Amino acid sequence: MTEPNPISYGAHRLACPAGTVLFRPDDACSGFVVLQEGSIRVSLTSAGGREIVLYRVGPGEICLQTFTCLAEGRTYSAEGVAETELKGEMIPPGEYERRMAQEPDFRRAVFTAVAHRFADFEHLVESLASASIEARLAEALLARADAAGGVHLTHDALAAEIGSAREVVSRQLSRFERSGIVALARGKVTLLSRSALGHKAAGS
Amino acid sequence: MTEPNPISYGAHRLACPAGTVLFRPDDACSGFVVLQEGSIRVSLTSAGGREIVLYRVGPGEICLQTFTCLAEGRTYSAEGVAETELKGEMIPPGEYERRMAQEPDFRRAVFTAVAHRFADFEHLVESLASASIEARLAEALLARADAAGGVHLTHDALAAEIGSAREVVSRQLSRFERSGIVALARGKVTLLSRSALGHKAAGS
DNA sequence: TGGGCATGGTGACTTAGTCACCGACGCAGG
DNA sequence: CCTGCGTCGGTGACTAAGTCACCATGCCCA
Repeated sequence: MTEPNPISYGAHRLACPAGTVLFRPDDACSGFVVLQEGSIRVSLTSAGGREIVLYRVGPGEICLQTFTCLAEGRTYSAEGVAETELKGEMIPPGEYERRMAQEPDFRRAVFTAVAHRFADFEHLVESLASASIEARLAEALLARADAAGGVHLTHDALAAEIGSAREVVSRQLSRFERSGIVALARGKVTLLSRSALGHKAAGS
Repeated sequence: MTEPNPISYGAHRLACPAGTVLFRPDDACSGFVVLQEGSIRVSLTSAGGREIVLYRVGPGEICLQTFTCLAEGRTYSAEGVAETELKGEMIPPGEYERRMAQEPDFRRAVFTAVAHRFADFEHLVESLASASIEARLAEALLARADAAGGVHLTHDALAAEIGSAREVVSRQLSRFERSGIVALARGKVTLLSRSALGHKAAGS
């Protein structure tokens, strides 16, 4: 199940290509990651096969899963995948403990990051509990569009972003397309009106 | 909007009756609470009026909201209500900072609690994203039943526990009643078969 | 060039959420 | 004791979302 991890260590350096699975549910935590470049997608897959993206880790952010595992000495409960090539540092558990104890700046940075993450989680819970699919999808499209308005994700991937099903996303995208808000192509959505999507995301 | 807070301080002592609103969205955080006795219910209410209970704080646990506010110097985004009479300590922000810096045991306790809280959150997200109402309600009933199998909550309150609507809860409870799993009375549900509910909660 | 996989479109159905409304209970104030 | 009002719960009718089954198309590459 768990093939050798292609992460390379060079005196705590971490570098790995896009697509690398950094951790899976039940893996033990091998250290605290400090990203300098790249993005990690952390997602949860339920028994029924429904996947939902919890958050992404970028430079200057922390992986909450990792924090949790280190603090409680437990295994991971979610999956972490490198979305792009990664560069950063891997701080082994012992070293992490030491720095938390001795470096107020490091500690403060971790706290702030944890607090920030928590705010994201709250937003996710609120969305799941009460926002319409239309609003959640509009928000996800805006969040993941590049400068030119291109969103390079399959309907399946978009469904995971909002914790819904592929068919539901397909149908909603069709409605957006019929309204002239987006253009659809295989593996790609192009935003034609960010303002209209913003409106939908806010729930109107 | 915000009447004077009936929490009484006596050299950092905290004591207040059941029903006290400890904080609301946009309140500033006045300190870190360490509970000795009682339970605080923390919930979010979305724009549409849908309420969802995020978690409860009991003795030995921490309020993640409070941690977040202190770490980032922000205001609360959720509401906290005393479910029972509360007894504990209120640690002012400055003192909290000092103890985090100087007392490894205190720091470790806070970390562990934060980590624990996050695990709860993950479970909540997973439930919202993929569990059926039947399963979520069964789980909530089991979690909130007293030793005799009594759950003293209105259908409205149960709906908030699982982030759904009152009518949906009413109908599901009727189905449970018709199956002989629970008995219904005004403001109360009595569990007749915990094992059947456990089965439903696990999704079968 | 022709499988085979990934992607996505669609109909038919089930489950969940919403809206509107009503009735039943329970507790004051007369 | 009755009355009135607020809370609580039940229900029909509808909309939104999720599921299941299946098929069509594009695309990669053997």
